Amino acid sequence: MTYGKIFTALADDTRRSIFEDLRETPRSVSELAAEQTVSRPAVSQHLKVLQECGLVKVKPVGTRRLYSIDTDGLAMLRDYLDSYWSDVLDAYQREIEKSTEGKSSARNSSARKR
Amino acid sequence: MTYGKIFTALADDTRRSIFEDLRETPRSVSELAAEQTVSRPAVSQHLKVLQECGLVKVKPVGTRRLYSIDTDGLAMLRDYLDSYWSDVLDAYQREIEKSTEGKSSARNSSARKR
DNA sequence: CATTTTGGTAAGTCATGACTTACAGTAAGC
DNA sequence: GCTTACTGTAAGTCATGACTTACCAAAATG
Repeated sequence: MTYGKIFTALADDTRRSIFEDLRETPRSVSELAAEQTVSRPAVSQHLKVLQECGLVKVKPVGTRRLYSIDTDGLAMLRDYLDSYWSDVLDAYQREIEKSTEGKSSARNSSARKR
Repeated sequence: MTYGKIFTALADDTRRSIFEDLRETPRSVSELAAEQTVSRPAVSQHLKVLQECGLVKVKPVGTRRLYSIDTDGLAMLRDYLDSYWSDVLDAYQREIEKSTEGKSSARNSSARKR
């Protein structure tokens, strides 16, 4: 259920663009807005959404507010995907073994480099 | 850009529920619809969306159509996240080192078990 | 303290998309 | 061939949410 908010947040092009602007370094709202085609209030609204699902966090500095990536949201997303991979690979490995009964030798296609 | 379609697909609760029903084994449209609260045509429409972004694939069997997870979409999502993690962790590690200059010893918080 | 900079919020508009029911097509069973 | 599953598509409705402009609050700056 909480995954839904994260996926929804990253589904919007503008919002994902803002999020990606924070890859390198924290930025203020105005700085972020300068990179976008939409108005500054729009960026503010997007940041609110990103913050509410743990993808972004704020730190007030004077009159400015520095936004940065919150790894909590990314971690949730990563865990969701990881569990998916193991489930799917397990299940489909069984399907494959069932349908290729006795053929050649097993290929380990589930290996993941890192 | 193509990430957007994947995130959009998984943003919808019903669609994500359908997608998760395919974790264990391929299923027909009717089977999937039986698990959902919405109508069968709605499920068909959702499957179309999931298919268009590489999250699901079909295999006709008689009059039925067996849907199953397409790992292509999952792989794209995984790669997106992975690149994000490395970028973010690198960048923010530098920020941390800059602001905690000379304090105690470095903690390796970026380790990832697998 | 007045002004400026910065940014969040309110209200209203408009497009998108998640449903529904009705319909059309294709493969199996008799 | 005719009927019976099983499914995709068309058309229309309705809620959501991504924008806009206008406004308000708070910290720096002179």
